[in-house]
Amino acid sequence: MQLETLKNQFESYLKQKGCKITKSRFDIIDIIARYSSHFEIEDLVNWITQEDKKIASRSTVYRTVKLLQEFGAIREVIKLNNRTIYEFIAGKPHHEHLVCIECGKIIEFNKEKIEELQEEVCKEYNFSPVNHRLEIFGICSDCRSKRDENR
Amino acid sequence: MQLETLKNQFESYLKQKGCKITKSRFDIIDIIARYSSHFEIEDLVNWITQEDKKIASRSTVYRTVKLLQEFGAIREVIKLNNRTIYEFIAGKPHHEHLVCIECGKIIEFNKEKIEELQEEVCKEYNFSPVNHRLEIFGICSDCRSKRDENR
DNA sequence: AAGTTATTGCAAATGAGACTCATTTGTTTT
DNA sequence: AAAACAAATGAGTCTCATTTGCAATAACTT
Repeated sequence: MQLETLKNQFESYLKQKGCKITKSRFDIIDIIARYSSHFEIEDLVNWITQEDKKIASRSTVYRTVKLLQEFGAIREVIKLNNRTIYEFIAGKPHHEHLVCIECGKIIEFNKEKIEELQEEVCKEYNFSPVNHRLEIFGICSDCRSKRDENR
Repeated sequence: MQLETLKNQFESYLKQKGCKITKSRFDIIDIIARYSSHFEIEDLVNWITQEDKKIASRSTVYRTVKLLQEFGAIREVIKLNNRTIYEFIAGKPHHEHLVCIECGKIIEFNKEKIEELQEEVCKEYNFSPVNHRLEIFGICSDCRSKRDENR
């Protein structure tokens, strides 16, 4: 299972950084993998308190999310109204998001051509990209239909 | 001067919305126009407290920023580490941003083709876009040179 | 196993932004 | 132009997400 691979890589990452290998850190990865691929920290905390065993406190969750982000297992994909939505990457190909401002639905898409054009732009400005985020906010087809019905 | 045009349009907007034409609101536009095209609300508050005349309180700044955003004179362009950077649009053509994570420099760019591809994606998913934001985070050429020097 | 160092949990601190409410100001009516 | 009404303002309070300090604990090192 590739989750194990991810954990092994994370372990190496931690060691090389001089960090310790703790149970909390790996349990949190499990929780993220078990639940949804898009989540907010508050969700994580809720899932964790649902589970019986004491996995980690809120502070640890925050600290671990930061670590996992540096490591590259998760990334911030949506920033809207002081909320941050993370995504568990786990080998998924890169993609961007459509966000429905009515129902909150998130649609993933990938346009290779957009990625290429971004590369081009970076070259033009002699800029070394580390990561990027494209969010398109709007109304999804379901919500639009519902709106139209109510006329 | 096009700033006047903007103000006139904003005035119409306010009237049509049943809002009042107040000095604060127009003074805040002046401040934004006078200082930088990219700013955070805290900057605005600082600039305002620097000026002698009492222009507006922190609350009014927050409220006016919201209004100007609805109106379309400014937009949220960068969301990074719980900070929100706004941009004064004032008739500028649409563009996206490269953000240096080292020095904070912001480079604007426009790639018409990227916009077109986004339109395409939205059509595919039958999604009605309202707005979008593309942020590319990385290291600018200046910061990279500095890094290289220190070797 | 003892010693060192990072991590954890808790509680308290922080910071952006929204909210409350008494007072002021802009607008409309008479 | 004064009165009447509604919206805007300022100052402070409140909320909520996130960060931090610290004492206790767990993970590595030798």
